Amino acid sequence: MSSRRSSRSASGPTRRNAISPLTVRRLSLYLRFLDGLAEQGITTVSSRQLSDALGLTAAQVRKDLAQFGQFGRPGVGYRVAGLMEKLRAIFGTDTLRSVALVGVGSLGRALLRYKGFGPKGFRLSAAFDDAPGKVGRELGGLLVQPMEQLAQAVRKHDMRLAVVAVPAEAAQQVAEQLCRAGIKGILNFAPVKLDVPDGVCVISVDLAVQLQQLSYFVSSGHAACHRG
Amino acid sequence: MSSRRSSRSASGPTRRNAISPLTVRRLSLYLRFLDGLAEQGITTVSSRQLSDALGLTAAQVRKDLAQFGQFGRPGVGYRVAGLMEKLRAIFGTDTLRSVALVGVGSLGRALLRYKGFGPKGFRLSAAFDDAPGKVGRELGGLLVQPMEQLAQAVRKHDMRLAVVAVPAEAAQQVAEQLCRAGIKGILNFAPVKLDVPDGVCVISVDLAVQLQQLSYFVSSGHAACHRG
DNA sequence: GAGTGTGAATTCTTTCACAGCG
DNA sequence: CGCTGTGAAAGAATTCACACTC
Repeated sequence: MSSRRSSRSASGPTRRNAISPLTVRRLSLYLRFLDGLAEQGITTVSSRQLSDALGLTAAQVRKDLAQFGQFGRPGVGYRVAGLMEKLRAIFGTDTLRSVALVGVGSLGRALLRYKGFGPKGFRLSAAFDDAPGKVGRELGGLLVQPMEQLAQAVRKHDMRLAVVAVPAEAAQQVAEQLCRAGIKGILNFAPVKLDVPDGVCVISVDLAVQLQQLSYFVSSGHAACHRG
Repeated sequence: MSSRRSSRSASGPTRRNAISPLTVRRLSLYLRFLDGLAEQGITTVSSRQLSDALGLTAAQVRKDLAQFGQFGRPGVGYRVAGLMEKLRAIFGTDTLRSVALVGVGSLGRALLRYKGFGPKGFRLSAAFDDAPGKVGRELGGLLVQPMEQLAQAVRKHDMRLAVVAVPAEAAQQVAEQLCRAGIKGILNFAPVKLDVPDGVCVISVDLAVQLQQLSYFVSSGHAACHRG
């Protein structure tokens, strides 16, 4: 019984030097900050500037960035443009990625309107919902489709990622449909743990859980905490 | 210049045995799972059941739960009701918490409609936005107020937590207003790092960053990852 | 037997500190 | 000089393994 501990990551074929999840999170933040620098026309940045801006240590920034080759130039710092390019390649967002959205309730609709995905290389390219009142409506330039058209749309847009914004009760079933359709990564907003086959990756964002954690740090006199 | 490294957490007055952030996250998930058990009328649970359900190890669950006294009974497990009570106390949500919402764009409105906060002990009790078209409107039973009424509302509802759902450009300024009004914890959805005084805690959820991380795990052949 | 609590061992992260390049 | 890259040291978090309780 029980499929537990299947997350041994099957360290199968040529796993390239895996970057740790914690590091990946920071890399995202570096990229976000570099975006800002690039807009201001700044072309070079030091580990110290990065660490100050993000609340880390300079050594940590250097360790993170050193993981994929020599990028910095001693005495100068890192080239903003080159670093951004490299980071995008690591994230696989150097080319635009189509993402499926399942669930067009209030959260789903808010995500459709969200302006922040485009600049990061993502586009919500298809929306799905099975509720009778919703199928066929047009939202944010997308026609809401029934779930049965999922597999076809995944192929058409070559989608690997999906966002789940359905109620908790429906989430596990939706996740299974997504996996069958060939989706490899799920960003899950439903407050349940999703069970998915090996090879599929899930990141869950439970809004209430975030508030709860915040509440802990505040209640228990933790002077400060920064996450994200 | 630069206020860096201010996160030294000023380990001031009687910091009780601080629980690590990673542990806090897991405690949230335990509580969420216990909610489900309680609904099903299950009164007792073992570390093994918890770990299987959440993709952890049994030892880790026991370590986490042992941090605050002896709760489990050997040969039996943990009492669901007692554990829930204890966890809620730790999170400071044994009593209902009022939360301020700033920004009633599409995300803010989605949060107002979100059903998941109530059962966790949170209530969005006041909504703020300075956009002319929004002030005075009623959304989800709340009147949208101008920011200048923030301080007063914070006092009235004894609010310590706030949700920031405004555009990136406005976020830092809003954060400062919140801190001045006495808010101690901010759940931030704007894609910027917020600088806040010592004693205020920030948790940021950047939706695009989450997608980016997911994209990394998928692109780089990571067999599985689970977060949340 | 089933299941907790916990020291000891292990593994993962972060920080330090310094050699060496531009 | 200023700043990177990196081994070595320190610090956390996780896992192991087992005594002990119901």
